Amino acid sequence: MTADSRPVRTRYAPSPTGDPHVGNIRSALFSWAYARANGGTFLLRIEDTDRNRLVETSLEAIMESLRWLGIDWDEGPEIGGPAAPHFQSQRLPLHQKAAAPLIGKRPAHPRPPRPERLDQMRAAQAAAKQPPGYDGTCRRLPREEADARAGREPFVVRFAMNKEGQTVLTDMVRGQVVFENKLQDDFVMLKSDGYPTYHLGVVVDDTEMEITHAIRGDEWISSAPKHIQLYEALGWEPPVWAHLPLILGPDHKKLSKRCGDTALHDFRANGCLPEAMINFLAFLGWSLDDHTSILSIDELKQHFDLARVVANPAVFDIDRLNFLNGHYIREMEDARWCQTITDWCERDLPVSVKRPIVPAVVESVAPLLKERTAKLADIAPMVEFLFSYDAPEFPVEMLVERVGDAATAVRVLDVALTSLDTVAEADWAVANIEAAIRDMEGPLEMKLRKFVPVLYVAEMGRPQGIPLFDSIVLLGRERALQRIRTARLRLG
RNA sequence: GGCGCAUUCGUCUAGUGGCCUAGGACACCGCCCUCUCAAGGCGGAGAUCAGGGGUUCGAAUCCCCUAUGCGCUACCA
Repeated sequence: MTADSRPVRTRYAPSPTGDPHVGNIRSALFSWAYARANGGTFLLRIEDTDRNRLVETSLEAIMESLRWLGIDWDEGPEIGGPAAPHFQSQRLPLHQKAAAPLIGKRPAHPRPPRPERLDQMRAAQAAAKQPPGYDGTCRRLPREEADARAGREPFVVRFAMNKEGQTVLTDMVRGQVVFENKLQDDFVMLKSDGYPTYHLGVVVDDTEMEITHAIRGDEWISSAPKHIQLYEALGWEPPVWAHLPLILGPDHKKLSKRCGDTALHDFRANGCLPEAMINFLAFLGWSLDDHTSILSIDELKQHFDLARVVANPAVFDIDRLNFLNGHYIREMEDARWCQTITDWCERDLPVSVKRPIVPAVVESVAPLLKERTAKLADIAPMVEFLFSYDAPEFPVEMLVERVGDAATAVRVLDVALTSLDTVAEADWAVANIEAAIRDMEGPLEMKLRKFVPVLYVAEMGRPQGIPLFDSIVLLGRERALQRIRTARLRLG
């Protein structure tokens, strides 16, 4: 039974060496979505065989990122499953057992050529403009001598690649890719510490876990011949391959830890919504049709198809992410939006602001905030002025900037004070405030739009934000008037 | 250096030989709306389909060459 006729099983197999970035997670998303779209199973496997690069917090970061996005795994850490364990480091017997028969008919290389020797060899190859690769010295060693040396020295086990002919990869994204076997390298499959390298690890574990579709980043395509030949040597059925296009940073280079803050948790910390991230990632290398650009996670689960994955790398476009985030904020239902505002206020507002955040205030700003928020981290600065008696601090020049000179600003504040003072406490509502402020046009001989920035600054400490009339109502008569007096005082 | 992959508006993409004088979205610009900022509505600009050769009545779509970009080239994944 070939891989494409069995029930679909896909996996995401990160190595726990740091926080996952959007590139890794996009691979997870596509694997997951493909399984979901085909009624298959999605598993999470942790490839922790590089004991030197392990990062303690990484496993939790990976799982937390997936959970946040709603990418649920059917088998894996914390869930278990028939193919457990899901940590590669706990599967060593499986890897060694698989490698054993290979050592019989294909020579083990008993001693690691000393690192210096390998370095020299590579330097010489580069200088001679020859293809790089292990020179196979130990491959020619007689079996007895190899075994003897293995008994007393540390050693690695390399896989003896077939050097004749070609290895052909059939890939769902790229079609057929042909590799010349004579250029292939005898790669290490078991390291001297007994752990498998990635190459042995994936092949053994994907097989054991009955993975039908190996979906991974394009950086792996050069290694595909190694894996294909391993499957052949082991007599195992390979999965269907799909190499996803890389995601490039703004510098058009492959995303990495050092290239921008593309760690998923940074986006979350800045107030990105999971549905925006999913929607964004889904269209990096894939499309539904010729016109859809907004897609829910449920629609993705239903319609995702590897056949529509494109082959060319995609540049990460932060503008689009922000747009999508704003879109999903505007679509959010009110209760959740209020809760979101509360959460982010609790998190971001100065410690001087009393907790818990007053629900009534949140409810009244919520609609005003909705269409003005692109990232959730924008929320607190916009509403901070509502939570203190005095306006947040601001430079005095800000009062003057939009009207030209201090004298004009003073006049605006004076007239505002008089005008607003005529509105009684009981009448303190948007319509009356608006009327009072519009009435200022006469005495000031200025258009509303011209003088209004002064009042924004006086009330909110910033020249723009949620609407003025509403803000003044929310502040209440006393605070609103007091802030105008304070601003007036600051202008001398 | 070797090998591999890729190349359609600034960006993500639609496109699988005639529906393409190339469609959508973000970004950009303008107008409308408007108490600021947004959001929203309407409109605009933006791609000789990397370049050059073929094949064909006809090519963004098929073939070849070139260029450029990226990836890999570890006892890392």
